Amino acid sequence: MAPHPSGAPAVQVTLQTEQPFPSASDDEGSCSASAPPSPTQAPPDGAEAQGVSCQGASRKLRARLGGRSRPKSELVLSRQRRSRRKKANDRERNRMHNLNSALDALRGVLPTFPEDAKLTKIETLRFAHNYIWALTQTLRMADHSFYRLDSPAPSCAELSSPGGGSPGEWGSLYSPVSQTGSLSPAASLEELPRLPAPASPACLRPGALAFSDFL
DNA sequence: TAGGCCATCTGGTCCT
DNA sequence: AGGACCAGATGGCCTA
Repeated sequence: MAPHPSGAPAVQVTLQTEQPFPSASDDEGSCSASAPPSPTQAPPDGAEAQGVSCQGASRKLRARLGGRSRPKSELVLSRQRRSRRKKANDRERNRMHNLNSALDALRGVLPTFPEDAKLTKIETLRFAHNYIWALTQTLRMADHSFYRLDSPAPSCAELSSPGGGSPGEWGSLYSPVSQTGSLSPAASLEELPRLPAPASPACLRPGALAFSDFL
């Protein structure tokens, strides 16, 4: 899917077609106590769900309305509640879809990984965090070496080989945040995607970093 | 079958 | 009042 930087909803959800639960049609909503539509559907609220008498509910209702505005029947209010809930559900679904789209976009700019392997949400976030940190460190070291022309930066081959090169300096580049400030309090270093040794700028061309380097 | 991941619904809270 | 955001609950799907 193409990225959508504008933030506009990339996923136009077919809201009506994929209702997991039988959407309460607007013609229901009378005072009669009806069975809950689905196990997950919590009782909408108060009187309606529990089948409380309509008299008590309407009295409460009138009190809520201050007794001044035009009295609305329980039927109308029930429809309103349903309609509001349904709209809120749609918005929430859309919001989560947008969030997922952003997450997909993030996956897209992370180093390639086996096609059939998809990072989970938490893995994507942790991976991105570490990846950004690694790139930042790389840039920092590149700047550093730029002013020390007598000491050439290590070659890509040296840096990308896990065992190769001197581990000393590069080895100290693992983000401290990834250990102590990880997204999950329970996350240990072992849970996080491991970073490759930071590459020199010349190695940062697309494809230079393979996903496997992070494993 | 247990556990992980995910999508969705829902009610509460805050903001405009 | 209505929308955005959030966290909890629930059920489905998949995998070891």
